[in-house]
Formats: sequence, structure tokens, C-alpha cells
Amino acid sequence: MDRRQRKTRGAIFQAFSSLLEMKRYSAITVQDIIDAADVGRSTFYAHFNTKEELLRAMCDDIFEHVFSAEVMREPEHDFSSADSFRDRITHILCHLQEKQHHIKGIFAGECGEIFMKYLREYLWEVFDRRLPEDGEIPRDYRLNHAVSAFAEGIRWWFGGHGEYTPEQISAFFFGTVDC
Amino acid sequence: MDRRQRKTRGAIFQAFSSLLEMKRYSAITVQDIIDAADVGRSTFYAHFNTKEELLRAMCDDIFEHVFSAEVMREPEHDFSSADSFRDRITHILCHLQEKQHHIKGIFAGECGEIFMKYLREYLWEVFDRRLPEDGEIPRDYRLNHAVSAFAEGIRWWFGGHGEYTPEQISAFFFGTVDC
DNA sequence: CTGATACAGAACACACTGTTCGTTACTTTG
DNA sequence: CAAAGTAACGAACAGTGTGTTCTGTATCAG
Repeated sequence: MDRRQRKTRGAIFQAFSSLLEMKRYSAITVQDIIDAADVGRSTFYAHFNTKEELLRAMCDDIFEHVFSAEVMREPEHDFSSADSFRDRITHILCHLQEKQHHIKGIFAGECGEIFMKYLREYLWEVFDRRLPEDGEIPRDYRLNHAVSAFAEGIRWWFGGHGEYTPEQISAFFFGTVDC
Repeated sequence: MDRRQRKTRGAIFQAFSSLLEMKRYSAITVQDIIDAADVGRSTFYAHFNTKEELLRAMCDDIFEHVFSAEVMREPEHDFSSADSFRDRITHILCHLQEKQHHIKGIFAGECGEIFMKYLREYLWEVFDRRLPEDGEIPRDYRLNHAVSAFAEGIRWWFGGHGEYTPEQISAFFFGTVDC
């Protein structure tokens, strides 16, 4: 990738991210972004067709970092042991914490929902490998339950409870849900 | 309230609701709504200052129906018995099912998030009265956990699992979470 | 050095928003 | 039943944001 492209892309991400901490998503205009990023209008549209696409790209960027090493690079990992599963979960939380600065703005506003949606998709995969078959309750329901509780736990964490460590959040989760 | 007002308001709600089943929220314009509702432009703005306000009004409408009899009219109800709490939850599910037709469109798209946000606010109150004090895990976390799991359970229900009865959903929930 | 590629910036057509106002139709009150 | 009040209509309007196009300039890779 061209150095100019990286630079521009980074500037836009940075601008958008900090704008999100001040304004709600729908109140942010493309003009705001290109002003803050200090790039030309046509340049923005050369990178992203729409504001929404930019948001999606930012989410992908984050999740690539958070999940790549954890899940993608070891697709054969079985999560058979409860301990190893718990480790994975804690790792995910650690990586999210690293990206804290980028994520906070996204979580704050209405686009937090979009972020959550993507997050849930990734988490679904992770939990899908772990959740046991048994029970009268539909597996689908239980999977949804676990993913929802964990994802919303993360949102809770970022939304004013940053004092806890990833290990603690992990402990809270496993103390409340049975996996 | 004037009959004309009611009629207009109803027509707009109806139009918006059915539009939501075909299009995503942000793709729906005020023009679309007034065309579908067959009302004048100025009339729309006499009722709602913005599309967002319309959505909020619709949500309020629904929740007033779902929660009024359950919670508001008996604010002193204590939920002390596990059974009565479970009954309340089931009642809420029943009332949601009644409003199914109006809710489906809202749930579908991105504005489902707004609906969920309101839903969570109401549920928070309900669960707040029930959740015990004890435990090492912060009460706040556990409350968030229960509310999230239940709310997302409802979304799951409306999102293609309508074959289950309110009683079953209730059973699924209480079989997964400990309240 | 050179061709390719990215950026700047201005101009543009287009779409949607939210407001205003004069007119018509309906509803309530006296 | 009439009169006053209120809501709806619909056209016109300015304002704002979108996404595209184009020309010229700067930067990159080989």
C-alpha cells in the first residue's frame, strides 16, 4: 500500500475517531471529517464511498487486531478445555483494552450499535465452538444469550467502568454465565 | 385529542411501520413517509419535529402499552416472590407479542437499536427491584447482564423464532440466568 | 528519469430538510 | 346552527449535505 494512502487513511481514521468523542455519529458530516483530517473532498471519496463505509472499515481494522491472533490464526483450536477457553476470552479483552482509545468514541454514540453488531458476529464464532449441545433450551438461544451477555458486558466495561482489569471482567462473566 | 390529529398520527405510524419492513431506517426519507401516509408535508412537521422524534414516539407508544399495566400502575409491587417475578416477565412478553405487528419493522433495521435502548431502560427498572444484593460480582454488572440477556432474547424471538410462546421464552430465560 | 498514481480544490447537480403562508376542511363551543 | 378555533393541505423556499467530475500538482515505484 502506498505511503500516501496509508497516511490519508490514518488521518481520516484519527479524525473520525476523535470527532466521535464529541459528536453523535449522524451529526458528523463528511465535511467535518475532511476538515479535521485535512484532506481533500475527492480524496475522502477515493477511499470510502460513504461515511458508513468508513465506520465499517474502522471496525474491521479494530477486529482484525483483536481477533486475528486469537481466532483466525488458529482455526483448528478446539476450546475443549474450560481453562483454555477462559484464556481466549481474557485475551480478547486484553486486546480490546489496547485499542481502548480508538474504541471509546465508537462505543459512545449511536454507531456503538454497529460496532456491537460486528463484535457479536466475531463472538458468535468463538462461542459456537465452545457451547455444549445438551439441554432443553435451544442451543441457538443459549448461544445468543452468551454472546449478548458478553458483548454487553464489554460495553458496560467501556462505558464508565474502566477501572476493572480484563481478568476481572472475565471473572465477572464466567461467574454469571455457565459455559 | 382531535379526531383529525389521531387519524393523521395513526396514518403516519402505520406508514412508517410498514416502510421499516421494506427499507432501512436511514434510507427512509420524510418524503417517503408523507407519501405513504398520504398527508401534507407541513402536517408531518406539525406532529413531529424530526424523523427521529417519530421513531421515539412510536417506541413510547408501544412501551406505554407493554409496561403500563405491568409496572407503572403497580409501582409498589415488590417482586419478592420468584414466581410473581416470573409472571411479570411472562406478561411483558405477552404484551410484546400483541404488538408484534408494529414491532417487527422496528426491530428489523438499524433503529432496532433505538428500540432496544428504550426497552433496556424499562427492563432495568423491572430487574432492579428483583436482583439480590449478594455476591462478589458488582451488582451493576449483574443487572446489566440480566437486562442484556433478556432484551437480546426478545430480539432473538422476534428475529425469526416466533414459533415459541411467551411462556417458552420465559422458561428459556429463567433456565439460563439465575434471578 | 518516467510513467503511474494519489492528492487538492473548486465547481456542480442533486436530494432531503425544515419552515412559511394562504387556503380549505373539519370540530367544538356557545 | 352559526361562529370561532384548529388541523390539514400544498406549494414554494432557503439552507445544508452528498457524491461526482475535472484540472492541475505532488509523490511514489521501477
